[in-house]
Amino acid sequence: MDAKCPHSPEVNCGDCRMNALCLPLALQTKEIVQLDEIVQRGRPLQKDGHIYHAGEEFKSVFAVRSGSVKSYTVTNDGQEQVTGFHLPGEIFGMDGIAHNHYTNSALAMETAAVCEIPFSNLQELSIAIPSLQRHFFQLMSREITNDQSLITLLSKNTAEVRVATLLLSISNRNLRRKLSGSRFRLPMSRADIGNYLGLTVETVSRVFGRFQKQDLLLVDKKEIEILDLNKLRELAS
Amino acid sequence: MDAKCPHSPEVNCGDCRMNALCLPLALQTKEIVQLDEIVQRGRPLQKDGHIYHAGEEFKSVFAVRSGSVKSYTVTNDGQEQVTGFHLPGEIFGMDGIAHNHYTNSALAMETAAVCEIPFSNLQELSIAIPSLQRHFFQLMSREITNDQSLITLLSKNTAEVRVATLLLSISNRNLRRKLSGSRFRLPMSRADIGNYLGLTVETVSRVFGRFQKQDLLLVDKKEIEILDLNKLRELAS
DNA sequence: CTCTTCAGATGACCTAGATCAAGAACACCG
DNA sequence: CGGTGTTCTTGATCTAGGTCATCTGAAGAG
Repeated sequence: MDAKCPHSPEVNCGDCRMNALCLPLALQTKEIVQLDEIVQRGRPLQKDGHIYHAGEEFKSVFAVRSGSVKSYTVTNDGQEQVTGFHLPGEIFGMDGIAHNHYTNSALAMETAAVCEIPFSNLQELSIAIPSLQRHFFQLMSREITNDQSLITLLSKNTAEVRVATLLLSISNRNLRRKLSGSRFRLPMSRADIGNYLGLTVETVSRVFGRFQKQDLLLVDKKEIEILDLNKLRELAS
Repeated sequence: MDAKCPHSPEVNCGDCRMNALCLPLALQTKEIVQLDEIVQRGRPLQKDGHIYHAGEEFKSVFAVRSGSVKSYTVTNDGQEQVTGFHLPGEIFGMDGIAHNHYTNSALAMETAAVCEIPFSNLQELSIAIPSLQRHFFQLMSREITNDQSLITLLSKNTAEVRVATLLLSISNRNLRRKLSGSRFRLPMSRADIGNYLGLTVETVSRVFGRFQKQDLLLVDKKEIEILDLNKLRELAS
């Protein structure tokens, strides 16, 4: 596999396109080398390939290098609950720290590559590099605040606001990666969107329909074009 | 104020009744003394007194010593969203780490006392005491998994399941504190419960009513007695 | 002790989104 | 190619819980 392939394992943290968003964010060049030594770059995952399953022993946190990943749990009555979507440069797996076992499962929503960061090494390195400790605390705290905004979204807002908010979130995360914030491909199915937002597939579909009729969006299967970003922002308020 | 008063500031971590649940959990006696040196014990707060406001600079995390505390945000359209209830021995304020400002406000739901732990000191001490670092990572991770179960609760469950789950959560947290898991006083109003669970006051009230009719509960204003713990667990499934 | 206020309960109605049912548009595959 | 699951869309109904309106009772103020 050519080193230019986005899923190639042959890129270290120092050269990775994501290093301005990912763990190396707060580090000096010399420190990035240290981090690089503990990071394990796995081979690319196929669509629907699992990174870990709920209940497995917690060993590592992960960073998305390419593609996209979803986290989900299975409720005691057997239904799936999607708890997050992870795009390149984002860290996931931190839910496992609490009980030494992952509480979520994680799988690739399309061909994807992830970096594995063994947590015990990360903890040691965090003692040697205080800014890494700080950064990791911040990452976990951000996860908390994100989850709390989702709680607010779910408990107070209509289907339209929920969908608009998700679209804006993806748009913003694309912008952080220097990609288009107005034209992009949704990596997840309608069912995943509905599950994540506490809605049925049918409702998601209808909301997309209504947004198109209002000339807010152009939807072609998973390809999205946001036609009126301001109005969409206003709607999500 | 007498040292036996539950809100008294004159108890150090080593003697505090909560030290088996709280930050000292993972520490040796000698290390508890070090922790004790950075902990600031404030004077008791009145009902509705704020510990911090959303937007203020993040300086410290807090532990509840006595009484109870709620966290909430105000949405951009001005309504309150309760994001958590904190009972003695529990840590709150970790949402502020991400952006160096608190995203929630925190206030005492009744007369309460809290311990303030300046975060910069805690970070330094975490480098000297790796088990403290580990424990704090775990606390943050637990917050993440708790928020995620609330997300699941809100997006997949009926009003009855939500209320039952909250009652069980409070019951369990009381048990951890060696208090009764079947008879207790709710520290929060019906409005707070509804807000937290994404329901209206009326619905909460009706659910309490139905639970009483089914002989699951005995409700007298804020005093709760759980009559059939098993059936309640089953309901919350 | 009376007046006011505010938390809670209860009843009558109404709507957003679930559920059910049916088609349409793909993608995958022999 | 045609066949066979999927995923997505669209329409017709149903319902849990929201809204609104009223009542009760306890707490606090003077």
